[in-house]
Amino acid sequence: MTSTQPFSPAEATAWARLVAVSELLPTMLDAQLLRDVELTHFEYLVLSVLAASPEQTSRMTRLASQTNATLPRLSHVARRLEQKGLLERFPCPQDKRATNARLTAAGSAVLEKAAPGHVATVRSNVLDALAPDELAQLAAISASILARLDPEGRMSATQCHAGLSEAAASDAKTTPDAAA
Amino acid sequence: MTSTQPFSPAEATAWARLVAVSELLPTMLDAQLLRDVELTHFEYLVLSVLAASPEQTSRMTRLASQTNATLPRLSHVARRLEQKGLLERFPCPQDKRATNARLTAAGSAVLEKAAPGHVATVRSNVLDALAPDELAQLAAISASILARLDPEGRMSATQCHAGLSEAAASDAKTTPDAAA
DNA sequence: GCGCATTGGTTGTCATGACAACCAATGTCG
DNA sequence: CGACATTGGTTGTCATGACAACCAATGCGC
Repeated sequence: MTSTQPFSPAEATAWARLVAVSELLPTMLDAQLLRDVELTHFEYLVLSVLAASPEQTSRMTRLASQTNATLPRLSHVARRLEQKGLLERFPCPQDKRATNARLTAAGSAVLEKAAPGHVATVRSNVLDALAPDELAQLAAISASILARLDPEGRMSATQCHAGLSEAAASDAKTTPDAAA
Repeated sequence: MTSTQPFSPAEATAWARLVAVSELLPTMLDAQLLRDVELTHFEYLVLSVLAASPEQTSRMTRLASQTNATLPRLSHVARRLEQKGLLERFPCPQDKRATNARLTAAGSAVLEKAAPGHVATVRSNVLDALAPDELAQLAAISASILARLDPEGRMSATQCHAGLSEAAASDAKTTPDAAA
């Protein structure tokens, strides 16, 4: 059973640093993207995931999972992005309860414009700081923590970061979730 | 020089998981503390750092550094905590520009009440998921990333997490920062 | 084919974070 | 000692996240 005893020095150190990282990292990501393309990191993530989806389209619920977000949060953000013309929403033909979100041409353009700066920021602030074996350790450790934070795996953090890995931005010409 | 080429699969995986963790972790911490003691994780951190400070007192600027926060942010939070009676602010005698924040008895009480649940949450969601060597890896990796995110080391994340490690909550009877 | 629980989304309200503007006190240079 | 830059904090404004309430569509039981 989990104890409530104070942390050991090793635990306290690791925990304090992790807290600091998860405080500073989102701030830095938001700052860079807001400065360069007036987009939140979360908004950027939403667009990225869409870009890597079949037909650049995804249902709100699935999109929420893939971006580690709640549905209300995604709904608000989708409205803003829609007002900016970066994505469009339309009812899902197969399930009239559902809504599909699709990336627009303008959205693709913004994404292309934003990607280099974002990637550079991530590299210079995070990836470049790590040796190859540390990269693997980070992936493993994060996976273990995620298994606790999200036992059901609702948040598909296990998957690749859409639009950012080499494989993305290519084909993918199957139907969206018509079969769902 | 940092490249803007897309991430390799290994990079994309590690990055996606880190993003997911830094999205989900703060949410979980806030949820638990708000539910149990009506405190934000950041508020809890502020009180914890104060508890471990000499005379349970610290200057606003230093407190901001120790909690990875900007001064305006701390200022707002300090006001709220003061209204709740958990801390008090008073002008620093040595430097009339400066303000000292001091933990009140009520603040100590809340902290004591909150600590077990918070520690248990951190253990069950994070620390328990890691093997001893992973704990050390996490500390090292986080330190490397922090060195990039905060080159000047303004945020004292290197230090122990006040009030949570065994050493804290004890003596510390030197004067605050009178000598500063 | 009529209730009722469930799923899928949206909206409203409130609290919080970022950023800029501002004020007060200090130090410094001539 | 008088202008100016710097340090230390606070306040105002605006955008964003959490949570609860709500509505629409579906499916299930009988």
